[in-house]
Amino acid sequence: MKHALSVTREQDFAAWYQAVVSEADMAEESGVRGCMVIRPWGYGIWERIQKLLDERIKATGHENCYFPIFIPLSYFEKEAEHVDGFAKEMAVVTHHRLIQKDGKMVPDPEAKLEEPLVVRPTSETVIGAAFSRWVQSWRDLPVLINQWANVVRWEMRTRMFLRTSEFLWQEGHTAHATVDEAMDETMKMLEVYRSFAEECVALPVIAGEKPENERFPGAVATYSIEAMMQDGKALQAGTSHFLGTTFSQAQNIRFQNAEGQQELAQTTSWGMSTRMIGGLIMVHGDDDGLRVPPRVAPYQIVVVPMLRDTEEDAAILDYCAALVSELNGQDVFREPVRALLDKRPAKAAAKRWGWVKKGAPVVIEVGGRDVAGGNVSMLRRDRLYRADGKLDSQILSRSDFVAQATAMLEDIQQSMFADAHGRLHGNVDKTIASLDDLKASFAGSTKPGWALVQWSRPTGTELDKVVAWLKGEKLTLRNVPLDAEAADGACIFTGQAAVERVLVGRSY
RNA sequence: CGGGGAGUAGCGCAGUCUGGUAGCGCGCCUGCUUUGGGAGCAGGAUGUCGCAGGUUCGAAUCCUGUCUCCCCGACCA
Repeated sequence: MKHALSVTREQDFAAWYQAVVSEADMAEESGVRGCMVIRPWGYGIWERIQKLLDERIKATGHENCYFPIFIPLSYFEKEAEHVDGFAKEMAVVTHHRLIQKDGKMVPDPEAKLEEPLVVRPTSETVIGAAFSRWVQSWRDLPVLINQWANVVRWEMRTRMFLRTSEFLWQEGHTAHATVDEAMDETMKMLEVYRSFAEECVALPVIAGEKPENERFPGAVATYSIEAMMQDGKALQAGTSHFLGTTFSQAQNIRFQNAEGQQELAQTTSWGMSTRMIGGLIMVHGDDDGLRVPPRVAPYQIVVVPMLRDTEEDAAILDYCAALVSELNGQDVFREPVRALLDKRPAKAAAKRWGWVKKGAPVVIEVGGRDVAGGNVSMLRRDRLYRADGKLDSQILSRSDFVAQATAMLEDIQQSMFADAHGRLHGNVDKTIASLDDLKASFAGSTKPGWALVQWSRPTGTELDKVVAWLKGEKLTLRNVPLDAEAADGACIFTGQAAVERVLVGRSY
């Protein structure tokens, strides 16, 4: 069968991923190490993610704001663990002027900053400083804010969307009077991420607590949602941290409680990034390119007129324009349908394959014959081929299609989730009872999936040993699923009584 | 940041060993033919050979430096 991409997932998953990013016009290199140009189709998906996630963030009582991209170096020095976590990957601004020297522009030694500024890798410190000004009384709590921003982490190895030096995200930051409230917030936002990923991006995930070694620098507890890519690897697609008083201490976020005593606030932070788009690609993409779930597709239905440079063209275009306008007048997922008329002067076949590679959920083609018969020719991106390997292009009457369109989009969303859900839950091995089992489960397999194993939740050096052993097998601890069954056996790592179950897998 | 590979037309590549002034396929433009499934034929345009130095009468080719990308490790959303 001929596919739109020259490399298949089976042949070379990493090369396939890059082919999708470039063939679907999502992003391209920028000339700056690890940074990408996000093109309209990729950015359009991000805008959809922003819109739908932003609604959910606001619906849970948070307000948006914006903090500066530059953070005084001294802010970072206040929290040792945080410094350790980020020091190695920080971009630093040291000058504020260039001068010409030997025909080249160089930083002016006279314009050296008194105190260097770091480009934010995350904003706990600067937001903590603001919180310390905003919070004085228990009546000022909770503070519930979010910002949409870019952040920079000078990564050693980068991959489009999955790990870039600069990336886009939202970071929520909250301060609370009590541990319970802050923990409730942490779990609430984890659930927002879970439901958003599953309902909007059709990305099934497992929500759970990260083991100690995977915690955010400075966090008391870190939670994540983990998604399974088609090669079986795990991708952390969102995180929520309970920070306790780590940043309250460092930034002096204190309030006077009802009894008149000074108390440190309990803070949280949580984020989801453009990495989600990488997850979308690796969960939903196929050998013909991307497949975008309708809720996050910039365009859900693309209408391609088959123009032939004849007088008939005008009638075809009118027919298509009326169709698009009628579709856009309908609602789906409680929003107006997003249909596009692609009237670019390119060949219909080239445009069709372009939209297939971009993953538009439904592509409609309209030629003179359709206009005459009152029909449309329809391709569903989630069911592209018939059993005989030919494109499953279906002729429908225009009115039938219009009547079915929104239900079809819902069905595509649902079936994409169901496919991915089946793949995730069908590939978690729950039968592992020993390290040998674990080894065997991942041996020689290109699509190994994950293992859910019982463990005693070791800490410190005992945990280090476990992590080191896993590393030898190229495995990592993902998270302790919130909804896993209780432990009832021995820890496969320590032999002690298990206290919970932890997910193990290869990861991005 | 270590090991490996690579940067030549929009994309994919050959040419580099053995220095002599730029090539192929696809795409693009024009024309004609074709027209319901990535059309055919003919003609045409596009390159400071990643960048900067050096060697040389002459550099895509040799030397030095540097930037970027990919793969494998170490690090991480």
